[in-house]
Amino acid sequence: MIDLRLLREDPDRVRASQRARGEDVALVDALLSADERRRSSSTGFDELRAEQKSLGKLVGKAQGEERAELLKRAEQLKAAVKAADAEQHEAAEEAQRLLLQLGNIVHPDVPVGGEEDFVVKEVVGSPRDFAGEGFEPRDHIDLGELLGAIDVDRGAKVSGSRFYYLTGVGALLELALVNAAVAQATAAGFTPMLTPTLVKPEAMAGTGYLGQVEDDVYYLEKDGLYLVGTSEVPLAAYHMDEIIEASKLPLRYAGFSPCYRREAGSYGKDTRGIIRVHQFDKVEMFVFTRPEDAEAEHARLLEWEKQWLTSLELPYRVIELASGDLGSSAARKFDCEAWIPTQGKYRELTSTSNTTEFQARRLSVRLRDENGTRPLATLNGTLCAIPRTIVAILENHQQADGSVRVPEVLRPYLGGREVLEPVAK
RNA sequence: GGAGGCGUCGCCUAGUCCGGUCUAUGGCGCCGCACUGCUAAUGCGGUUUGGGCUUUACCGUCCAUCGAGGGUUCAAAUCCCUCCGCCUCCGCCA
Repeated sequence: MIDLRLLREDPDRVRASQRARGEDVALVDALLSADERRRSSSTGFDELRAEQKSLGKLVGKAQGEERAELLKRAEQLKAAVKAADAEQHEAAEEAQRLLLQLGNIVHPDVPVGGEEDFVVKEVVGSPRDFAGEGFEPRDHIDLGELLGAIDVDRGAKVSGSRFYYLTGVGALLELALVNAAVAQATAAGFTPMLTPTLVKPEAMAGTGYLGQVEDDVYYLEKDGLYLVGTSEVPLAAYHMDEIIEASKLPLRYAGFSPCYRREAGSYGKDTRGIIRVHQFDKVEMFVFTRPEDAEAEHARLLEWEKQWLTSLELPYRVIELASGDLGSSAARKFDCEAWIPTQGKYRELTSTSNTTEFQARRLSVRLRDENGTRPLATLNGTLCAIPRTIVAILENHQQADGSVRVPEVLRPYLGGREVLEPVAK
């Protein structure tokens, strides 16, 4: 959520942000009047309550007739205080309800527009010329089958569409990727974390995933728990309701966990293979920092993502997403997209968002410095989303005979193996 | 799943039986000041969090906050109910 004070002082800025997101601008005025009501009802309650308290003290001391007189007055106050309290609660809840619907303030440099209006910031490496090398590249499904690495048929048999097994070298490849990614993160000063994947509604809502993307979230009704779509959720909520000494910041965590996504509304998209699946593992970077350091940290997260993709020897590009494609928590977002040869296009592999104080306000995570307490900033970035990374590695590093060259960074984690060879059927 | 115990403003803790003097006690830690060759010790003061008003800083002031939410009462840390968390024991499972 944003700061109500900002809304009061500069509502035009909030309106402009909502407009850029393609979201409801009228919400701003509804919120302004709800806030007005909240403050006046709070004042009303405070005054009545103060009177009740001082009267109560007099009652305690008074005797006889004086006491009876005071009791009569106090009795009348009782109802008024109760009504004012109810009004105050209602007004506060209404303001809060509206406030939670408001997206984060879009960063001024973000290109305005929808999904197609992203800006390419950088292109790293170049796609291989398979025609020049004299063979037609196989897609990751064919390669996965040849290598005995991916089994989508049995994934569908056991769990349904968009599920899969990683088998043999496929399973080893995931473990190697996870180890290499965690090693990079640890070297950069991140604390490795294994997180819960079932979380309470507060954690889910606090991170901003119960708004327009709620349909994409698995929910266990019997237990009132949500399955997380990313370890960003348990990492963000890790410090929920805490005040952190500013001297301890930044706190950098590298979470590894399964991620669950219903992929509602994506019927027909990426139905083949493991590009878009209901369950996958991911190494995620998450940072708590001072608001004034957030932009620099965002740049660092992007650099770590680039370092990772470069070490995997993949051709990729960096794009900045447009305002309409940000998601409610993000003020600004960059994606790294790797080249997928058989699709002839770049596909998202990693994504990093600056969520400024938006999540911290919702989760009540604050910092304390010499000037007191205030919300801090949170940021997140993918280090390695396993299935898509496997797709990119198999397709980009394949050789004419169906074998796949192992990028050097992974070899220590694959027993020194330099090539993944097709297995006999 | 069953039984019992506990939850107080960073940590520990008094208060809860018997409602008003709680504007929540004391210690530790921390911050400031004083004193002091240095350090230490000592003394004095401060130290939950959130919201409102005062210009949104300072200062001041009011309200809320004793795990959370309801209730009883003129008045609740204190009495009643529901829920949550932690601990112990029993059962079941690993």
